[in-house]
Amino acid sequence: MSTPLPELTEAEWAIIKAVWDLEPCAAPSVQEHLHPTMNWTYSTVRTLMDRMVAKGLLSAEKIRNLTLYRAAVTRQQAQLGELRYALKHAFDGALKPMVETLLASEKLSTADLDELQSLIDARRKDSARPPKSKR
Amino acid sequence: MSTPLPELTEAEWAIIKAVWDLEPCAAPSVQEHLHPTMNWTYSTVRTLMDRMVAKGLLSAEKIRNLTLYRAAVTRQQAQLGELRYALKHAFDGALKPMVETLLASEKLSTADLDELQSLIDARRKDSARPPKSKR
DNA sequence: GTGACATCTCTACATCTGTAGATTTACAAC
DNA sequence: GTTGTAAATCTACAGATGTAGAGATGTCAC
Repeated sequence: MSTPLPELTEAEWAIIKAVWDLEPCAAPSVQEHLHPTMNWTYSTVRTLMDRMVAKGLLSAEKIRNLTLYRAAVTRQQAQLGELRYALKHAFDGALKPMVETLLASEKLSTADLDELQSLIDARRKDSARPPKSKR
Repeated sequence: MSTPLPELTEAEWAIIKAVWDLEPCAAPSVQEHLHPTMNWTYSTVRTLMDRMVAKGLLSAEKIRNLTLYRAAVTRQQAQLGELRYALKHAFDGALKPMVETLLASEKLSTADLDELQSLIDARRKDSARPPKSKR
């Protein structure tokens, strides 16, 4: 069992996205990268990143006086964590109402619907043929 | 623009679900209702509820020495708030990857897929016929 | 080795969140 | 009116989060 799926705060999302883009990377790069959007000082970014290391969201490797950071969770894991949180709390684990709400609330083009359609079709095929080597 | 969609913490989800079930209701009822699951004392529940009133998640009405609480956001709004948070941060607003991840990660029966299927079909019909009265 | 600059470390502080004890107040029953 | 009980108020505190300044340290260029 993997680490339980993570839940990220808004600030953490901003950081980890930058890290995904830049890794391996040092804190100053991340700060610069985010500066236009977030306007955070180096200290702020650094503090956030170190706390994220403590939480296991990032990993840090010290090279001379440089600290290189990397993401310790994949985008998939982080995304899933967020979805699970919503699914569990807002929808009591029921997937269908969740998708239903999603479909009802978002503006979708016919093309979007087609895409969703094919996702479902693909899924259907998958479960028809029991997966040989998965993961 | 309605109040921006709310984001609830885990504790707040527990409370508001109880309130949706019981409203209008007093804090002690909520405490009892949640006691089996959460094991919170009256003080805890009360503090949470009053903070939620301050945030506009609940409303309170004082009747003699009784405080009656009601939900100030609907289940829909709260659900949507959660979804939007995930959509915005984890998926940068892109719905399709979100649904994709959802479909990929959850165990779905063929029946589930059928239901999703019909949700999409329904949706498709909606957008096929150009809406007369637009909201 | 002296500066200039990059980077890091430490410390701080306000706010929010989870949790709850202690004290007071209101009411109902005798 | 005294007492018991339900409900409320007040206060507190630890940990998480957002935010950042001040000072220390390493490094390269002369």
